[in-house]
Amino acid sequence: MPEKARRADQRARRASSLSSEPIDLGQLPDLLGYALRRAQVAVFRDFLKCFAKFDIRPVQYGILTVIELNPGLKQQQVCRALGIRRANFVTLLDDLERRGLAERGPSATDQRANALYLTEKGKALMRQLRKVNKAHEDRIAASLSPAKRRFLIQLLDQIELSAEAPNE
Amino acid sequence: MPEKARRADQRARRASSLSSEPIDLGQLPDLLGYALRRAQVAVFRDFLKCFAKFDIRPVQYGILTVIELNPGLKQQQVCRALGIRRANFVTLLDDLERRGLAERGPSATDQRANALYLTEKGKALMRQLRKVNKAHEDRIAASLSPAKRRFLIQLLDQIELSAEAPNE
DNA sequence: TATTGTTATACTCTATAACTATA
DNA sequence: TATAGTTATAGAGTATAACAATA
Repeated sequence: MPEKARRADQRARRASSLSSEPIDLGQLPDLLGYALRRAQVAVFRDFLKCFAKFDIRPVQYGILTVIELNPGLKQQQVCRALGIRRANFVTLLDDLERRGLAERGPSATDQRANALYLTEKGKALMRQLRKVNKAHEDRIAASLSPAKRRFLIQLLDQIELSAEAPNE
Repeated sequence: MPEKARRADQRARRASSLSSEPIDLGQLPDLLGYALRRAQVAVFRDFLKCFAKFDIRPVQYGILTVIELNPGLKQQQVCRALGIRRANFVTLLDDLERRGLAERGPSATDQRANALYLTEKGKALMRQLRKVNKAHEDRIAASLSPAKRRFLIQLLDQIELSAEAPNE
């Protein structure tokens, strides 16, 4: 049945294409990385469309969420939690601060570190964003039962742990 | 049980961190986009490590596969099959051609188009890459039973179809 | 008019090295 | 010595606009 399902899937892809020629993707549709990549790109595309009028990207939503739930966190802690490099985080936070959504404050215990907080404007935006995210999440999970959706996330976590860990 | 599983997962993430403070990720671990992104990044990192000595990235493996299985295809057809923009494909193909792995030939039916083929060197490389890919795939799927792995891919395909389709 | 390949361009993501000021 | 934040930089992914040649 799995091989049969694969063929059916390939037929579906062909049918949705504008091309008249059938294109053989070989093993690609059976590879986890291929399926993961395509699904992730599709979901992010949907996310960007839903959040377009707020000019918020997935990584920004993640940062705002972590700062809101953990006020006073250091930049490095946010970076570790979300898998962002320290160097790349600076520009991301600069942007959120410039837009008046988040702010760097002094740390009580470490003069090198910044303590991060959401502004009132940032908290107000998050109340809106959570609703938008709910609509987005419901749409991309529309074809999945709640049980399947939870199972999918569980499988994805297993995959993440099986693969290689980053360096830093 | 799902809520319980989520908490256990968050504890696991904390334990693997170097930080002593527990960081609340809120709903993030329950979002498909978040889990998808993290899994995809981890899998690609593993892929890059496995293919490093061949200097092959996932998109290049996909292009070589499609050209090998469908000799004579036009650039636009490869682009549609793999979700690559025409403009971005030019540089990718330039590189493969410069390395002597693929080549642009004249199309018998359309003088605007290029017919794409693998060189003998490209075919020989693919014989090696398929073995490397098998090892890579086995590793990232090590924690999954064959049935779970197939089910995961099926769910990912559903997700892809539920999300928004691209413009072009 | 539409399509194919191409060039130019821009923005984001990912990554490394190196600097400064603190610890 | 090590860590926190920063700057500079580079490569890769993604995207749009516009052009010449051809359909």
